[in-house]
Amino acid sequence: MTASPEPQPLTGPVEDYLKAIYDLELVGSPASTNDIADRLAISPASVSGMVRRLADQGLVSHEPYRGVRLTGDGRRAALRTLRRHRILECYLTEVLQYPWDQVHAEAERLEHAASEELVERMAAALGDPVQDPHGAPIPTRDGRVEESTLRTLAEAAPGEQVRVRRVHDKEPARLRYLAELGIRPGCHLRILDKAPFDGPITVWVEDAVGGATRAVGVGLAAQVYVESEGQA
Amino acid sequence: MTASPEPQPLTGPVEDYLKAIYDLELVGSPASTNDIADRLAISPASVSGMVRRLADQGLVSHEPYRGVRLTGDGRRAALRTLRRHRILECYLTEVLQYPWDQVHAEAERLEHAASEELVERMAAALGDPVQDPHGAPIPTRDGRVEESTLRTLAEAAPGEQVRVRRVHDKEPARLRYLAELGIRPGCHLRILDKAPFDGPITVWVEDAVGGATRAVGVGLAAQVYVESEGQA
DNA sequence: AAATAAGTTTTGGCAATCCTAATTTCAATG
DNA sequence: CATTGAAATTAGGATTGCCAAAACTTATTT
Repeated sequence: MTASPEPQPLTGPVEDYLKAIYDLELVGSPASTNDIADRLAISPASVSGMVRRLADQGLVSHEPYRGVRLTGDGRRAALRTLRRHRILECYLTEVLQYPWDQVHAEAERLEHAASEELVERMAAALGDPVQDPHGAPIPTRDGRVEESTLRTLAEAAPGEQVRVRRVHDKEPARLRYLAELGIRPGCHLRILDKAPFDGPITVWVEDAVGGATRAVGVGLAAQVYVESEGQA
Repeated sequence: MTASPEPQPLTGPVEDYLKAIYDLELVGSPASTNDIADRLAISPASVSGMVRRLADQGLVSHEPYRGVRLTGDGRRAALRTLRRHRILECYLTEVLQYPWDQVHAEAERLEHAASEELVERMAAALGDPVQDPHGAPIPTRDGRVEESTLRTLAEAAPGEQVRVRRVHDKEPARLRYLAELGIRPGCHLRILDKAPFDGPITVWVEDAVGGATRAVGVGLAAQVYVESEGQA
C-alpha cells in the first residue's frame, strides 16, 4: 500500500487555472489557450506562460498549438479545489444564509485560503452534501465526481416535461433573475413553446406559487441544465 | 456629514504588516524595522522595502532609523483586519468546534480572503462577540477597541489572587499545554510561590477539577495576562 | 574624538504573475 | 504551393514580495 503523497499547496492562480482547464475539458477536447484566457479574463500570452509552468510541475500536458490536458495530479488538484469551492458554497447558503447569487464570488476567494480541515468540518456540519446550491456535484474526498452530461433548457422541445438539475453560477444578475422566475435546481418545468429564430422559450413553472408561465430567452436557457421527465 | 471613504482592498502581506505594526505600537514606541521583521519572520531588508510602499500609500509614517507609526488610515485598516481575524477565531471555535490551538493559524489565512459581509454574518450568528477565544478584544465595526494594559502572570506576586484575562495565541504547543493546566481566559489563580532566579511560578488553579497546583515557567507565564483580584 | 556595536537602509537579485506588441505556426483557401 | 487569417508563442516590461550582502547611521564606549 503506497501512502498517498502529500499534495503540495498550490498558489491561488494555479488552482484557478486547473479549475478552468478541468471545466473546459469536460466537453471532451483539450483546453485551448484562448479559451483559458477568456475564462480567466487574462491575456492569451499570460496563459502561454503559465501553461509552461504548470507543465513543468507535471500538472498538465501541453501539445503546443493543440491544447492543454490535465494530468492525473492536475486533475486531482482541480477536484480538491472544486470540492472546497462547492462545500463553501453550500455552507454559505445553508448556514450563513447567503443570497443565492453571492455565494460563488465569496467561495471563489475563500477556496484558496480554506484548509482541508475547515472544509471537512463544514461538510460534516452539513451532513456531507452531494451537490452545491447551483446543482453542481461535489467531488468526494477521494476525488470522485459523477459529472452527468445534461441537455440545456434551450435544447428541450415543446411538450417535454423536465426537471432543472443545474444552473450556471458565475453571473449574479442572471441568478437573481432565475430565482425571480422560480427556476432553480430541483424545480419542474413543462415546455409550452419555443419561438423560431432563437426566440424565447415559454415554460410552465410547476413550483411557482400556483404555477406560472414564463418566457426565457435562449441565452439564459442555455445556462439552465435539465433532465427529461417525459412528454406531454 | 462626510460619507466614509470606501477603504480600498489591501493585499494580504500589507494587512499583515499593518497588524504587526499596530501590535508593536501598543507598547508606546514606534515599531522598529527589526521588530517588524522578527514578528513576521522575514528579513529586515524586506521590511525596509515594504515600509516605503506603505508610507507611499499613506498607511504609515516613517522616520528613517527611528521607526514606523500607523497613520489614521493605517490604524483603521489594521483594526478592520484585526476584527476579521478575531471574529473568525470566535466562529471557528464556537460554531465549528475548532481546537483552541488551531484557530489562530486558520484565521490568519482566512482573514485576507473573507469579505466584510461574511465576517458580519458570522458576528451576527455569534451575537456580536466582544472578545476572541484567547481573550483579545474585538474592534467594533467603527474601529473602536479598548486595549487594556494588563500585567502578566510572570509579574504577579505570591499571595495575589488573579483572573486570567488573555493569553498569547501564536504558539499552538504552548496553548495546548496551558489548556492542559486549566489556564485559560476567565479562570482564577492564586499565586502560591515564585522561585528565585526566574524560576517557576506555582499557582493554585481554582477552576481545574477540585482545584490543582501547577508550576509554570516564567517564559510561559509572561504570555498569560492577568488582572488582580486581591491579596490572600 | 575615535572606535565599535547595533540597527537600518540600499543594492542587486530572484520568482510569480500579469501585460502589450511582435513574431511564429497551423491550417485552410485560392 | 503560396497566401492569409486565426491562434499561439516569444520578447520585453511591470509589479509585488521576498532575500543576502554591502553600506551607512546612530549611539555608546573608550
